[in-house]
Amino acid sequence: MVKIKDNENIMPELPEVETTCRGIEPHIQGQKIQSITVRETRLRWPIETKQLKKGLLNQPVLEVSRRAKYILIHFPTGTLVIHLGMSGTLKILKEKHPLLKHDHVEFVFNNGNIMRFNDPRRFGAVLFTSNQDELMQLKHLGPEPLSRAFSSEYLYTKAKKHRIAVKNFIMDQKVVVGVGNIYASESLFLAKIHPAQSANTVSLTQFQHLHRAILKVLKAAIQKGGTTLKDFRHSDGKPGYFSQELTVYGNENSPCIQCQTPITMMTLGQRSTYYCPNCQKLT
DNA sequence: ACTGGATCCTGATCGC
DNA sequence: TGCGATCAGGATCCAG
Repeated sequence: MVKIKDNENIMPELPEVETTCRGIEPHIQGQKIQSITVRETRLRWPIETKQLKKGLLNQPVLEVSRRAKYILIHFPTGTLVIHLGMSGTLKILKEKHPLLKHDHVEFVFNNGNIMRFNDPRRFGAVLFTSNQDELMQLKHLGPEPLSRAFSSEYLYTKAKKHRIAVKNFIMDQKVVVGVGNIYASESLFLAKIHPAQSANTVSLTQFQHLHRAILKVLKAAIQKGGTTLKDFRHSDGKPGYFSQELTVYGNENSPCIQCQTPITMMTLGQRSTYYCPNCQKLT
């Protein structure tokens, strides 16, 4: 049984990133970066400290947005791109606090606010680009799940070329962004599709169910983040899901909420995958 | 053109 | 009690 502690140690999936964006924006918008301190450069990609300072010092934040699971902080000179990876957090402090272990990067704004990036596993990233459209990490991403470009027809057409398991298919960032391991299992359960079914054998009807399920799961989680958003100030922002709301993920051997059949765990693409063998049959 | 596997990392947990 | 082994996961990279 995988344990996901309520409201802590949250793995950032798209809704968590969305909540972080909304949480930090009001504290930094319009503010200029006064100083940047990089204490650890070894993240997913090495931090280029000089480039970061050259591009960002004394520049005002225009706005904060999100693309896939990347947080985009826009400046007149370019974009600060932050990925939380597996274990990253981005927090706003109103005053100086003692440094925590894994506080790798710190931005100080001219209103005194401090933005700290903390990431124990260092799967995250902090990048600066003067041209967002050219950034390798953003260039080949698929559509946003909450955009019109993401539809059942799109999935059906795209899947024709792919024989991989449908779960791996929807987790592929070139297919659609922001569907992580947890929400992939949850969505497939809602859509009653076996996670190992080959993507190219999934019918249009099944993709309609899956499309609807992904939206439902993501929107519910974003709303949940939204409800904790009012508490997102200083360092106490802890948006996220609660383990009791996950219907299959982490629930191996627990009865399916639909039919009481024990939930099964299998490995797909090196990732743990949970499903109900009765509700989700190969077709 | 696709696909599966290796890879980065630390903290929590487990077995001895 | 303490230690080493194992596992978890996002997303890219690479070989077949």
